[in-house]
Amino acid sequence: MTKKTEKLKALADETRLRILNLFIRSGNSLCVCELVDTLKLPQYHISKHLIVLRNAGYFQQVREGTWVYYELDNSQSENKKIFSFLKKLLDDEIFEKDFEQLNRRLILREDNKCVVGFVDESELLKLIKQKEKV
Amino acid sequence: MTKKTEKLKALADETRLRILNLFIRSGNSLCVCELVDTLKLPQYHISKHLIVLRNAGYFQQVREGTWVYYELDNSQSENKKIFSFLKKLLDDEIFEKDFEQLNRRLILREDNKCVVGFVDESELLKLIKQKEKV
DNA sequence: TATTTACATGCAAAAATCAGCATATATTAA
DNA sequence: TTAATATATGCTGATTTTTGCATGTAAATA
Repeated sequence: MTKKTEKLKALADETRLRILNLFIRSGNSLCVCELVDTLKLPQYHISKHLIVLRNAGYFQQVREGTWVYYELDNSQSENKKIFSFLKKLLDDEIFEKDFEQLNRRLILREDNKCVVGFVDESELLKLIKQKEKV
Repeated sequence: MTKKTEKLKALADETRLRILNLFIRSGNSLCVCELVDTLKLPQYHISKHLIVLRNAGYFQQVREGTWVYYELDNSQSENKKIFSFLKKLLDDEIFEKDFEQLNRRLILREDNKCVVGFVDESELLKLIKQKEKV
């Protein structure tokens, strides 16, 4: 099986497309807890899909303390083609909504770094309000 | 699951990529026996993959006598994006070789229509030589 | 050192996919 | 109407993928 087939196989899952969509739209490194809170799926679920994507060569991983950031690997020429393709393709409502939800979660960052762990929706609201006061 | 996820799932198989590659490179309608001879895979194998691709909305089917021609459906906007993406992506040797093999098989056409059924490699050579004489 | 937090992973069941074979269908031609 | 040809499909087992849960690991902090 060619490397490209492997790469396309990794795209054959809606959760993985939702994950890639977040990275492509935001252009940011994102940590696992931010993805979990955004997509509202179990942590092990997100982790496993991230590893599938990393094994297909889409991601690099950077650990910072207990946090692990994933970032798109733009050094591979096929990746560039695939990311710009997905950027055009993934315009459905679900992908837009996911991105909005991510942006709400990223409000909690400080110096563009994740400083909280897992937060559910009600806690997120609370923390955002606190931020606004300051 | 979104329609686009379904479409990407259909790309998660090397045989299906090889089939799409032939249509994208040739820009032609192709009949099942031409695909079978080109890819040298069992007829039921090709047929099943064609049906997966058709169900994902990539193909239209036209029957002409006992022959069934498949052709890319360019009316869907996602398809256009996907085909132009694949055209750039699928540049590996296997995809080039497949296309060369298809072109040899298409020599047997008359008025751009398939006029023979399944032919194996040795028969193909024979028929091509006959053509050259005429 | 013990505990907490973020993330990864081993295992088992469930689900989806794939390959192989036989056979069915549709059309043509004899 | 029978036979032949091109294509589709039903069924089976094999393989892969996905999910769910429990637990493991690494780093930070108390």
